[in-house]
Amino acid sequence: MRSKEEVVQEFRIQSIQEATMRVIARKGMAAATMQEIADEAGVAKGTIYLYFRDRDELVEKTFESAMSQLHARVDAAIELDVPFDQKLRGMLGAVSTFFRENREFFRLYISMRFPEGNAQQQRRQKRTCQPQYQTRVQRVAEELQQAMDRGEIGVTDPRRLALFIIEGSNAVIIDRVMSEAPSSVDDDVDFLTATILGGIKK
Amino acid sequence: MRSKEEVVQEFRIQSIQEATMRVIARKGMAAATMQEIADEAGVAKGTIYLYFRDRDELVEKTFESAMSQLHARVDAAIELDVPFDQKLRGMLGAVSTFFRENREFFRLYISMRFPEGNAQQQRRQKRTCQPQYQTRVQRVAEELQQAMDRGEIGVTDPRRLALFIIEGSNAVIIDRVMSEAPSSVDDDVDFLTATILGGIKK
DNA sequence: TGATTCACTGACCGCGCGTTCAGCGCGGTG
DNA sequence: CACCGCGCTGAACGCGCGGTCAGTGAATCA
Repeated sequence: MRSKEEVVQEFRIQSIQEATMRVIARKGMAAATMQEIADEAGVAKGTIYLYFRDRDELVEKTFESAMSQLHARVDAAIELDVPFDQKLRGMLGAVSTFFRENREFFRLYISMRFPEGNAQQQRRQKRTCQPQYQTRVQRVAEELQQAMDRGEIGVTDPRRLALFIIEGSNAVIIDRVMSEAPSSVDDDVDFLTATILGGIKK
Repeated sequence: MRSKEEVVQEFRIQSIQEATMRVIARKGMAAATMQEIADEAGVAKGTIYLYFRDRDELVEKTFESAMSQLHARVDAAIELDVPFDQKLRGMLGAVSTFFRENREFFRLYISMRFPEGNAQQQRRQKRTCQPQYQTRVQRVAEELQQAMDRGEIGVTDPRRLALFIIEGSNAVIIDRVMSEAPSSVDDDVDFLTATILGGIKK
């Protein structure tokens, strides 16, 4: 198996995963059927099973490959050696642009937060998907900790603060993405950085 | 139909709804079957259909009755004639205690944010459940607007701010409720009020 | 006490889903 | 040209679900 076959296979996998995201975005996680995903990808239902063991694996892999892109961008923004408020801006900008470019992903993102199904499925999802969130929360929490150590921000529980910032921002960003308003990324980022850093009290 | 029959009926409805919340909390929305809900409630599957037309109505009514309790508490806190920061504290406290007393509800709460299923089901859910969120966001946004008018807080888009506050807080509260940590309500409320009002910058 | 009602039951039905696999056609091979 | 290998197909299968309804028995009535 070299170049050509690999390229074709790569392409198949990618278009099936993209179809998966689109259908989940449209119908929701539970109502997204293999048939509709196959139709959306322009292949037969059986073809999907040549590349993914079962539905669970398809969803899991789809989630992971999109999520690792998000992580890569956020990490790139975080790793720059700049003052904290610029890091925050960078991070929020990365998340915001990512969700704008991958409108179909947010629905899958939300669905994977809490594992569904029988105990076995839940254990599996917990093993594979929860870490993706936990590492994101963890990375942000570490960054906050460092900023606290440097005296750039006040001292509190960094994990709790990370949760608050991530989910608060997500809500604002996703609300934008869901509505058809073609608003700018900068607009949201400005709002969020200002609110997070300075609070709302006059 | 008078007192006794009505009381029994009321009781049935309530225990079926509570069972619904527990099963959804355990298995997730999609994997919660009528059979398991019936078992959990200690009735036969058919009995549920004496009180609810179908699964959709069961879930919808269950959601609505829990949600109206949450609304009532938040409204009570908001309507007091006190300065804004006390209102904020009251609201966050109400949400926090509610989710602590109704641990099983949070999963249903999350599931209903985004409608699933075919176009018709989605339309129905949008009609019945989305307003519940929208009114909550709206109420908070109005309160923020008034605080802005009075000069208690800085001026921004109140709706966006409401979203940020509600979802950020929810994430912190739900994270606590999901873990087994028996932490105090006050702890979270203190953290959230301080962060929202004053921001994190030193 | 026999008749009547009615809330409740759970075996049953049909549907729609995920999953399978025998077969198809096409590009390469001798 | 006949043959083969193989990526792909989609009809078919079985299962598990939501929903049904004939039957049951306890409470009530006459």
